[in-house]
Amino acid sequence: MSDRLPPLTALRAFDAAARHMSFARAAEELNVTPAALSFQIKSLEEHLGAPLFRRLNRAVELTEAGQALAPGAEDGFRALSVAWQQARRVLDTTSLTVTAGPALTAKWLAPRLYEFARAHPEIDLRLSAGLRMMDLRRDGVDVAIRFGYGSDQGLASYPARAEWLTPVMTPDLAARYPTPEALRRAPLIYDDSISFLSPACDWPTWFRAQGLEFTPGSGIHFSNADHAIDAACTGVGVALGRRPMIIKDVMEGRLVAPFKLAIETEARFRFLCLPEAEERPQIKAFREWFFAEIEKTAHMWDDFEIIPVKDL
Amino acid sequence: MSDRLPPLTALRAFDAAARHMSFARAAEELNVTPAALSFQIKSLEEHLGAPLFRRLNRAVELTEAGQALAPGAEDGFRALSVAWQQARRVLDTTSLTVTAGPALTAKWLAPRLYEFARAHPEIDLRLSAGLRMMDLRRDGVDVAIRFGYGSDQGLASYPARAEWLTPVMTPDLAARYPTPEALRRAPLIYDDSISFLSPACDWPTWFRAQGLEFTPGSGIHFSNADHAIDAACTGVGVALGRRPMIIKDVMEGRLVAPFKLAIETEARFRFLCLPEAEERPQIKAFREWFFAEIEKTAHMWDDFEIIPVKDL
DNA sequence: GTATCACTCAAGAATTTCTTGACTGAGGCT
DNA sequence: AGCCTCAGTCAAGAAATTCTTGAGTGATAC
Repeated sequence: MSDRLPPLTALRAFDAAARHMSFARAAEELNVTPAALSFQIKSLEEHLGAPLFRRLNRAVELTEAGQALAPGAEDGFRALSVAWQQARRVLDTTSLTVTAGPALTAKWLAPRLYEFARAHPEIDLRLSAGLRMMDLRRDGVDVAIRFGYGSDQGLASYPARAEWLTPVMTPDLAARYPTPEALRRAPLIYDDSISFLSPACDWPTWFRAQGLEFTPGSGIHFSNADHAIDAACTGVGVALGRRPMIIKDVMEGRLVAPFKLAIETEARFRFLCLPEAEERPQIKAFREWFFAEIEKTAHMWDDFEIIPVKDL
Repeated sequence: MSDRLPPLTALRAFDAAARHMSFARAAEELNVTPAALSFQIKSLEEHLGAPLFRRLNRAVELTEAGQALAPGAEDGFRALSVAWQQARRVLDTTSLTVTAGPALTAKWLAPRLYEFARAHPEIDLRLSAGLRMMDLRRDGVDVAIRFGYGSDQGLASYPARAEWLTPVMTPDLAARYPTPEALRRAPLIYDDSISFLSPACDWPTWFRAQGLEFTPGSGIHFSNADHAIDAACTGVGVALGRRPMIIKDVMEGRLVAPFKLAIETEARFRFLCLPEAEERPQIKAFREWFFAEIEKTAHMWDDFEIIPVKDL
């Protein structure tokens, strides 16, 4: 009748039995004989002072106390198991889990995965795309790449340079709208995923940088930046794209960035990891590769004039 | 280097050591000698294949692997401990935890607690007021009393009769506004906690039941029903109150319900508990007392005309 | 009416876990 | 500098636990 935790082996046996609703299968799971399992359950029941299972002759059934114990026990052991795997993952120098937004994943990371795999064949890289800010310590993620102003408390944070945006479109559309003035009449694509930026970094801002008035009319809106760029690739309109999102499509000729003017926000991508994990070999390798890869294409924008939005 | 869970005793030793950041204190917590604890940690490190603590001479410090393991381990053991307490609570026939909304708790349950304690001195009743729907199985609550239309899936549900509302006020105010027509000019108190009812069960509905037009003007709004009734008690206005909320104040003369007309909603209070706990002695006792207590005062409203809102 | 299935029991074996008591090495105190 | 204390470690043996074996039980299925 103790108030503290019962013997954990017994509790574990109960968890398995409750999950399988069978002592025999639970015993199999734990690699012990049914007799041992039966004994453990019995000892747990003795600790509690009441039966946890009702023994029907061909089956077992949880008593009320058993029903109260089972879900929490399962949660608890699952938590322990996850924690143990986390610890093991730290030791694993061959795998690396990276989380990034869907757009960066689709437009920048995924196309370069092959490159990285070739440069580091020993590392097994996994991508986890999602906007939810994951808890690096609890969710088993080694690296997060996030866009924004970012406070990044408690994390090692390597900021990339400030991000800027410039109009991109198919060569066809570029021919049809050769000047910024003409562009105002083009079908415009809006990327709502960066509407949180302040000061804003949108179409009116870009035209303002050109010294042109512009009031947004109708247009196509996308909640993901990669969808906006994809739409531009199909030629339905002109998108205002961030560097990493457009680089691939520009290099491969699907899109052009004919106006050599970009507006720059203070927001940027940051490479984040746990401070104690900064020097793990696979994280260090990925970090160095990541920033080198950015530098590789930096020259492409040498002839762009970049105007900070805060000056507009 | 096994992928499955390590010996749980060792994991438990690690958890204690990580929480205290001291082997000696962890050993004390677990009632073992420091040597035993040291041995357990060492065996866990052997399982993992790497050290979990860095031994500095006067202190210990978590390694990276240790930092990865510690928070999850703590969560896990906490979950197990909570689960075990749940199981023990089921066996405890002396205590009973009831959750109800703040209004019912304040206006109906709390004033009757003494009665219940006298009728069942062996039961230790605890109230937990809050709107959040608690998970009876996980939150250690035995009984929930909730108001609404209620689907109550997976729970044993004992509905009380449909609820109705009638105007209540101090005797002073009742003298000043003797007729329903006059009441329209009285300061009215609005209880926003029942604004979710559909069809609505508010002042315009009540006046409609009287055959009177009424458009709500200004008035005092409360988000809790008990605050609305309390306000009526101070004489600042007239409230439209549900039976359980007004009964005490009406019986004790602070409020009167001079108009013998009530509007009835389909919503009602339900007494909820886990199906497997229905017959636990303290739950059964409380349930029977609860419904008997409602019946006791039913005669008070014998002369009321009750009009379902769905007929209005 | 027999076979089978799922769990139980008891005794002894195997394994884990604990204690004792001596040991180590660093920091603090005189 | 020298000594003490503190926190953790080690090794051997003791204690406790957990497991297996092999027989047993009773209800259901065929």
